Amino acid sequence: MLKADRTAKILAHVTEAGSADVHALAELLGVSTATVRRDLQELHDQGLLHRTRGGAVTGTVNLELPLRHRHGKRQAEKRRIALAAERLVPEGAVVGLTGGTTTSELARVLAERGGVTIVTNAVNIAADLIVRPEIRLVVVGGIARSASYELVGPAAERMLSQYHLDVAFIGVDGLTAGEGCTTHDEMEAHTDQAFLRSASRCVVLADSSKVGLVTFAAICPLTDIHDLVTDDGLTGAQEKAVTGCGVRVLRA
Amino acid sequence: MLKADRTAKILAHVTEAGSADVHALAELLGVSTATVRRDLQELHDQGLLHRTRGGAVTGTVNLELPLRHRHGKRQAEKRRIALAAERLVPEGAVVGLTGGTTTSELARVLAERGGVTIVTNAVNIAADLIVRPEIRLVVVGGIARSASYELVGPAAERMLSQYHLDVAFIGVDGLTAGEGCTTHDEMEAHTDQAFLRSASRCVVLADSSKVGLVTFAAICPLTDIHDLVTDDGLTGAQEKAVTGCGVRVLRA
DNA sequence: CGCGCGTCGATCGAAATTGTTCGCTGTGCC
DNA sequence: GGCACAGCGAACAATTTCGATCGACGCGCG
Repeated sequence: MLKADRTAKILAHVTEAGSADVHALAELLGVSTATVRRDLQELHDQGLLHRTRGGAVTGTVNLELPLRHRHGKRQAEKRRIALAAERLVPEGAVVGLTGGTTTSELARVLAERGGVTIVTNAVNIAADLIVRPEIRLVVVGGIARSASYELVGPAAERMLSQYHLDVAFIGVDGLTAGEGCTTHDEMEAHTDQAFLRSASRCVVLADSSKVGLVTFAAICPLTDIHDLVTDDGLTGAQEKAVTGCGVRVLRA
Repeated sequence: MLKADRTAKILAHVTEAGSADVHALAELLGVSTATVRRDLQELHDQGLLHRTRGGAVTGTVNLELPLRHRHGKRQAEKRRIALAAERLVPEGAVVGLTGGTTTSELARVLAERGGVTIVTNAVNIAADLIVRPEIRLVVVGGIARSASYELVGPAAERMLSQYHLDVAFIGVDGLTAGEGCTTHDEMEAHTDQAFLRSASRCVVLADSSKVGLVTFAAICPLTDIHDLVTDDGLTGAQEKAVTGCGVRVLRA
C-alpha cells in the first residue's frame, strides 16, 4: 500500500467518524502503530486533523497553523526577545502586533498574562488568541498573504487609522542605520507603516541576525522607532549606530 | 475511548439534561469518578459548564459550544451540505462566508476546487485557507468573538460595505418561517446582515436540526434568502413553509 | 554490485493519563 | 454542636502513549 493511499484512508476515516484511535487505525490498515503515529503527525502538521493522545479528531476547526519557520534554532532567542518586550506593555494597554515569528511569540506571552487589548493583522496570531476570552482581540482585515500569514492592503490601513495603539510591535526582516527598517514585501511594509502611524510608541523586534541587513521594501527610517528589542548578538558598532538614531536598545 | 470524545459526551449530556452528577457520568462512560471530576474541572476552567458539588450544571442559558466540541455525528451531513452548496458557486466568483461549522466545511471544499475569491469574518476559515495560495482570501476585520471564532462589529460591517459579493453563505443557529433566520449573538447577527447587504445572492446553510428553531438574535426574514441548503431530514410541512417564503430548498 | 534514499517496524526512556487511596471539607441529620 | 457520609483534592502507582533512535528492507541509480 502506498503511503499516500494510507494517509488518505486515515483522513477519510477520521473525518467520517469524527475521531479515531491509533490502534484501530493500525489494525485497519495493517501497519504498525508507529507508522500510524507518523502519519497522524504529518496530517496534523498539514492542519488536516487534530492530534490527541491516543488518536486524532476531526481537523475541521484546527486553529494551529504550522508556522514553518517556527522550529528554527532561533526559537529560544525569539522567546527571550518576547519576554523582554513584554515588559514594555503596561497593564490594560492596547498593543499592536504585525506578523512574524517573534511577534507571534510575544502574542503568546501576552496571552498568558492577559489584561491587554491586542490589535493584529496576523492570521496565526488571531488563531492563537481567539480561544482566550481573557484578552480582547481585534483583527485588522485585509487581503491575505500566504507567505507571511498577514492581512494587508488599503482595507487594513483604513481600519488601523481608526484605532489608537499605546504601543506597536513590528517584526522586520532587515534593519540598518542608513536604510532603516525593511521587509520583503511592499504591501506588508505599507501596512506596517499604518501600525506605526496609529501608535504612540513604536518598538521593533528583531533578532541580531537581522541587524545590518537591507531587504526589498522600506518601512520607516530608524528615527521613527523608539525601541529595538533584540538578543545579545549585537556588535558594539552595530549598537552604536542604532542608538545614534535615537533608538533605545533592549537586549533580551 | 479518546479523551476528546469523552469530554464531548459529557458536555452533550450536561447540556441536554441541564445537569449531571459525577457517578452517573462515570458509569455512563465507563471510567472512574476521579476521571470524571478531572474532566469536569477542565470543562469548568474553559467556562463551558458550571461545577457543583456532586456534578455539574449548564453554565449559561444560551450555551454556545466552542467549535472544537462540535465535531460530532452531524459532521458527515455538514460535509454533504457543503458539497451541495459548492455547486452554487460559479467559476471565479466572489464568495462570502460567515462563521460556523458548515461554512467551514464549505470553505474546505472551495479551497480544493480553487479559482474563487473568499471573503470571510471567521478566523478558523482564514487560518485554514491562508496556506492555500491558489485561492484569493480576504478577511473582514473586527472584534474577535471567542465563542464562534468570528470577527464582528462596526469595523467588519464597514469593510463589508465596500465589497460586492456574488454569493454569500450564512450559517444560522435557527430558522423558521415566522421569525426568519436567527443566531445566538446579536453582534454576530448584525455582521451577518452586512454580508447579506453586500451579496447578490443569499444562501443559508443549515442542517435540518436547525429548522424550526428560534434563537436569540434575528438576522433577517426568510424572504431575504434565495436558497437554503440542508440535509434530507426536513419534514414536508417544514419544506412547504420555507418554500412558501420564496426560498428554494436544496437537499444534499 | 554498492550506495544512497526513503519508509517501516521495534525498542526504550519520558511523559501523560487513569485509577486508587488517603486525609480533608462540606452537608444533612439528630 | 456532634456525627455519619458523600464528595473533593492531592498524592501515588500502574498503564498507556509519545517521541526519538536504531536497524532492516525495498528501490532506483550509477
